Amino acid sequence: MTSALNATAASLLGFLHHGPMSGWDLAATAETVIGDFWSLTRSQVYRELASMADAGLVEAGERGRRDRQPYAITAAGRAAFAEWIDREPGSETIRFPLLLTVSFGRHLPPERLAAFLSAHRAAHEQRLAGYEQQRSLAEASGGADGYAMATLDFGLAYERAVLGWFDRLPELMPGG
Amino acid sequence: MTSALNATAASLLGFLHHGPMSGWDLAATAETVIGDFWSLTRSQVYRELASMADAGLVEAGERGRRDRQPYAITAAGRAAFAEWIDREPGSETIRFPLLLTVSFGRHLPPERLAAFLSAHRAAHEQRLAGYEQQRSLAEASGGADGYAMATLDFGLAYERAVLGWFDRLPELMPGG
DNA sequence: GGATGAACCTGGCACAGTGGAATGTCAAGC
DNA sequence: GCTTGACATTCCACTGTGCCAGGTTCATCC
Repeated sequence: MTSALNATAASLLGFLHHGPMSGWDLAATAETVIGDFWSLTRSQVYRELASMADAGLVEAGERGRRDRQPYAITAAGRAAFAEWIDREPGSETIRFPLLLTVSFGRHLPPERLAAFLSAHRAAHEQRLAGYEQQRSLAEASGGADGYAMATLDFGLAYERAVLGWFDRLPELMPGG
Repeated sequence: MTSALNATAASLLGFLHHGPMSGWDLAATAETVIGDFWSLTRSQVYRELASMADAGLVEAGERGRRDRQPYAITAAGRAAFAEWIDREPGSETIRFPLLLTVSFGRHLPPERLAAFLSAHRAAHEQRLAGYEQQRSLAEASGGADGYAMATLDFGLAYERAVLGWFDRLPELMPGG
């Protein structure tokens, strides 16, 4: 009967374990905490909150400043979350437009493709630097959450793999 | 005016450069060629074909065996594809449910989490093996397409990074 | 040759997810 | 008081997903 929570809704419930939050705050929290491997938009947050409120998994509190509408998790919400996290997680999906471009690379002048690649490489370097800084901060502050470190380490490993791939590309591709 | 093709439609046009194909063939081709980094479903293929036919980017030919409906790319279609591939590709999105589970790992008994992790590790080993086999085949048959090798190499690098992450996890997580 | 079943091929439908536009609310500074 | 901009919510058009119904061809077995 607890109609199978989706991962986005479940994550919101996860964050609400820390106390009531508004849709805005939830969206911001999600962006920083799980945004690197689970994208969601504000629209989606509000929709999930509304439908979870209907289902009794969260409760809307009094509107505060600026129409801010806090939501609190209910007992039913905790139960639904517990049920969700106990289920086998599905496998990941990646959508990588740059690989499409590479895949159809024969239809593009090599310099153009090279320009795209170098722009993306720079962006990934940036992201790696960001992750490394996060890790330094976490290690310095000592109170490192192991679970957060695990996901952060995934980000590091991923970005390093991507950069390594960029570096091998010239040998793999025509016109390299 | 050529109303900004989406990546899925553009990919279909890309495949149609090789000659007329039916929706079925396009879906199958897409699955094997770009399926690892750009998912699409048959329904979507038929819908995009219909709308591209409306827009004059493809032309439906005579129905053949088994009601098979071939589509051919038109001059306008080639132009639209050229325009699409010349645009800066967006950045990738990853949706990784397992990382959500890890992220909320405190709400799960360690053995349960460990079980999920080992199941997923096995699946990734399988995928890596598959990619390695593909590469062997491509190298053996000699006629390796550089662009295809580049995307294949990405898959290899990604899976190796993921496996490495799995192996480091015990040191990173509580109860490891 | 008729029945059976499997693979092939197209399409419809309902619903979930996405991202950006539009709108509204409030605090702070000039 | 007026503007500016951050905060907060909602709407909408489009894209993506999964499931299913229906028709076609082919091989196989009796």
